[in-house]
Amino acid sequence: MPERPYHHGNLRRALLDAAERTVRERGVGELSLRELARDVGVSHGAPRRHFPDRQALLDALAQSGFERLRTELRAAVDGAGDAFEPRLHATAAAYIRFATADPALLELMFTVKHREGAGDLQEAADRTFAVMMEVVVQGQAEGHLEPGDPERVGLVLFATIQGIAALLTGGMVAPEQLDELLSDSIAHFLRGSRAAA
Amino acid sequence: MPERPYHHGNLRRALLDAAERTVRERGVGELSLRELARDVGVSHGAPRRHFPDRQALLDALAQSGFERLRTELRAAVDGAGDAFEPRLHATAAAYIRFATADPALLELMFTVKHREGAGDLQEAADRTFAVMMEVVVQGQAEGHLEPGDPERVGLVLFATIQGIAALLTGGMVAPEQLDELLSDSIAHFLRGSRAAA
DNA sequence: CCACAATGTTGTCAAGGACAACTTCCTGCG
DNA sequence: CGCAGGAAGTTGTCCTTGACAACATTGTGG
Repeated sequence: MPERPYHHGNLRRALLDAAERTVRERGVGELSLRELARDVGVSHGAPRRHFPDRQALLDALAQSGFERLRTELRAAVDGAGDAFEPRLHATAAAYIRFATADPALLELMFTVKHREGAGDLQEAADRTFAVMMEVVVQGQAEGHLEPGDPERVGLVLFATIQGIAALLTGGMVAPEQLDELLSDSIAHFLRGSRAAA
Repeated sequence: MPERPYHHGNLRRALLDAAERTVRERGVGELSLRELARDVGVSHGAPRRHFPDRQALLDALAQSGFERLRTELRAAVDGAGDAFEPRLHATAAAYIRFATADPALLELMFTVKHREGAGDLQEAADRTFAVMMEVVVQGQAEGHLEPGDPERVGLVLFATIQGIAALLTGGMVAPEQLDELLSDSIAHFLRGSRAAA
């Protein structure tokens, strides 16, 4: 039962977890590799084996963020029955839940995604948004949404959802108002879609 | 004609301008007080007279960002004639123009706004959004938007606009697609509103 | 069982933020 | 005037951090 084995076992994961926590609580700007190393009980040079530099850590953080978001969206879709509207609502709510629980992480995910050489990240992001697109396609198939390129319809929807999240994390809307705003927005969106369909 | 007068004249403004430039080109994370001082031709201790610490500089940047955004929105509204729809379109476009020309600044503005002790910032933000609310109120008065609390209607609208901006700066939408997406979204929004009005 | 790769550690450098002591300039007031 | 006091800048220092290199430890496949 070594008090501190030379090899940590899974330092990479431990660093990412600690980093995610710091980002959530104090923002990306406060993230320090050395402090992370201290938190995890390892020397200041150790993280370098897993993340060549700070940016690499941030990239990995974004990557794991997309993966987590994807599984949460997946769970929301799958847990909301087969009907379109409940699914749409559940998916939007799940996205917003993630966005408000971890605003700095989401921001990081977007910031980092469209840097060049972020192929892996782009893929992870695509896989994530594919979950939302499924719902859009279903909506079109069932005639709740206007037909045509799902991308185009999806963007309008996604803009709305992302915007709601931004209002929340920007403090322009109190969490208590969320349900109302989300329902308003979805109803609004569907009215706009049906009129065109 | 002093080559370098001891007193700069308007160091505060100069620092803010240089900072805004750096933020635009390299992001908030890259902003260094010392580098700023060098850029402006002043010693590393000088900025402290105007900004006690880095955060104070960021706060001031956000503040001046809100002021600039407000004048741009104002100009858009005033320059778009009296009819509601063109006004709405012009306002949204102006917001999005700002958001995409200076994504990091906008992000900073929102991040910093809902920190405690940001009363001044909150006010500046309110003044900015008041411009958009004017347009909403007009839309309601003329029957283009559903009646009721303008805040509530405005939020749905603003969420959409902010969301479009997020999609652009997140690289999910190419600038060429902007016009189409914006028109789609506004049309969509108005259809949803009229159906309820 | 041992060479080699993977993982950690220690030491160092340069850069930046915060702070204090000191200097230069300007302004108002006698 | 002229000079006291404050505003604006400068210099020097401390501490933290990111990046890097040289070295130490461990675990593993031949």
